[in-house]
Amino acid sequence: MNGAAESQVPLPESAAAGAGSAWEREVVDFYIHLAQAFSLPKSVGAIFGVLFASPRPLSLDDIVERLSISKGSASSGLKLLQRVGAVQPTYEPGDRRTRYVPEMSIRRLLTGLLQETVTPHLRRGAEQLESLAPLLDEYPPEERKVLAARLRALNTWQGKAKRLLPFVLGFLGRPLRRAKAASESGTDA
Amino acid sequence: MNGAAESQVPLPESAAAGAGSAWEREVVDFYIHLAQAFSLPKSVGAIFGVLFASPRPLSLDDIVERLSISKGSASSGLKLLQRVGAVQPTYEPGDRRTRYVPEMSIRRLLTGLLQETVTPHLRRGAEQLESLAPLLDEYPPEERKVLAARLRALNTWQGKAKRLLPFVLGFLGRPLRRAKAASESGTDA
DNA sequence: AAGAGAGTTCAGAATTTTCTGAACTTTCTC
DNA sequence: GAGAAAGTTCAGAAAATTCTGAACTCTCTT
Repeated sequence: MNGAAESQVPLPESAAAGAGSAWEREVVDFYIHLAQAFSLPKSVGAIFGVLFASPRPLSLDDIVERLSISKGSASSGLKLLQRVGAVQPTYEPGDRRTRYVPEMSIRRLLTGLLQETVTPHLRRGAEQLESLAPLLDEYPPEERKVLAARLRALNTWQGKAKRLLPFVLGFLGRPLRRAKAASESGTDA
Repeated sequence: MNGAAESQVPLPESAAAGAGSAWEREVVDFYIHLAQAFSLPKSVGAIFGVLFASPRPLSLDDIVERLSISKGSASSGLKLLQRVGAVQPTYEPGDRRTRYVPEMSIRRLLTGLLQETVTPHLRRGAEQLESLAPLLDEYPPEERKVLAARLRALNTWQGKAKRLLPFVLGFLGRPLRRAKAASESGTDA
């Protein structure tokens, strides 16, 4: 695949714990499943996982190597993750390659994800609802009554959906009550 | 069967407003898009839409006819919708075919949907997390510190996710404050 | 008990999504 | 400026998902 290892250095990190470690495999596996719960491509979950599993930022080539995926996949996966704010690029002076760190705040993670996937669809729907009421005029009164109630329900849903996101984000922003102190240190916004 | 059905009645509803009406098309279109926001098959959205658009319960064959999809699609789509509680079968005495009505409570809709899609994945994740901590022993202290913090964050997320669903459902259960009275009538649980 | 109606199942077709690999752009180094 | 390193893009391949249609089961009717 890639023109690997010019020198004979076997592995870039401590052999037991670096790339390909059990820890890395498990974490990657975990995020692959999580990604599928959100119907995102497996590769996207894997990329986030490998970043999450690494104590140091990784470059695109690191990711390609560790996951054995193509540069194309890695590039577009990273682009998606950046767009939803799930990873951030870091630029170290004197290094040409961009390295990436995973976002650790669940609040920001969810915000970006929902913003990307659900919100645009909801927006579209809101406009459409306006134009629906007049179409009921064709129906006989009895049926129109039933359908008008449904249309009202639809508007109610729309209203609730709009208020739901801020509500959820508020919830995620608060610290867990009754959690052991250790669980909180600097891991969330 | 009831003797009325076999006669030569051209359409089961008033021609202008029944199957194929503008109202039906718009509603179906709306739910097709909504389905895609949840990454469900378009046909599933269309089936829910056609039920939502109809003032009376529809049978599998009604759906097949109005959406021009195969019986197989309709059958499995209905099955999925029933499983998540988005439609309910109705059995009228003296009629052999099952007819379906859409669920109108957004609370129940979302409960079922999340139960079906997200919850099993979260469950799976919880077990896996337990076994992760020991794998960090291989890492040098400096790196282990970073990764241990991430593992704690992961546990925090898990905890929040667990509490989030009931919280959301609570929100959806309450009536909208400051909404005009008309928006509320009997449309939600 | 034969036949019709209602609905399910599932193998393969059609469609959509995801991934690869090679060509390309841009930026840095010598 | 030539060459190399880093990263993007995109056409086509591969994989996954969804849909169809025909065969099948079950139940009710006569």
